[in-house]
Amino acid sequence: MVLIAMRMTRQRQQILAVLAAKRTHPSAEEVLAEVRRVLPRVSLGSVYRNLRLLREAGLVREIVTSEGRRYDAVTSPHPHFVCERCSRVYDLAEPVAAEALQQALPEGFAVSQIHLELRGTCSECGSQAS
Amino acid sequence: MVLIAMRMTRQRQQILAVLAAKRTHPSAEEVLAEVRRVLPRVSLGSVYRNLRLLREAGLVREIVTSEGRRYDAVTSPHPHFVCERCSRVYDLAEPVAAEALQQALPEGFAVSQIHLELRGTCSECGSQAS
DNA sequence: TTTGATGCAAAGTATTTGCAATCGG
DNA sequence: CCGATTGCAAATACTTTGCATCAAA
Repeated sequence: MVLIAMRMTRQRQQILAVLAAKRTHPSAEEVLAEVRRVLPRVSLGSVYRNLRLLREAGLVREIVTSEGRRYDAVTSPHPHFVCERCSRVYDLAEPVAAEALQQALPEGFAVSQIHLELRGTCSECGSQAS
Repeated sequence: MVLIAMRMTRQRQQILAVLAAKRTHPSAEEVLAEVRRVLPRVSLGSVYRNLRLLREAGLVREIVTSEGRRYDAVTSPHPHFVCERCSRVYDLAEPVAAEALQQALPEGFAVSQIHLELRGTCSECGSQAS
């Protein structure tokens, strides 16, 4: 268990609330917009600072996609689906045998995280070609 | 088969040569440095332009990691291992059943690409904790 | 009260783009 | 030749940081 000295400011509280409520994996800008509905004076800098701190504390997960960085209230490790049309990020159930992947690695490699990202077209956008 | 009108300029040729030779998944800056050993006047803009065009033509693969974008001469789809200490990107053999993952998706989702990225510590960096 | 956190603006990175000159086919 | 491509520099993101002020505990 890791203890981190962190004041529960209203900004931080609200950022966590936004991530817990929105399950759409918002970008930093989107988090800012949501937080500002409650705390209109919040700055983008504070959002970035807090997202970083919360990530380092393990309370938030950062997902790097071709569309930029997205944030997720951490629940359990799970893969994502990124829609190439609307850029939405969906959570998927965990179909990957993490242990099997570890087995597949060469000697001397240790896995700490697995990022599985599927890309394609989501059901909202229709699965037909453009 | 997709045909793309693309002149084989010396810059483009050299970028492809660099990616084919270096199997270390260089960043755009690293590609620039390598290309300049042969063509000293190449600009960073041209490297970015070409990497994008070559990616769109399917000749180059772009890998987005927390450490930034890396480029790979496309061979076959394969997962990567990113070392969290030295940032090296390794190719892994394909242990993932792509079809199985497609099966696991909800109705209406179509997969076009799979990005599997393992993160951890590589054998060069030793697998002990820091 | 103490010190971490904030808002703001400026500074960094990373990537893209406008344009006249150049070069490949 | 003609138009795609280049080098260069300026323009855009996107993210981090310095600093005086503010507020959580």
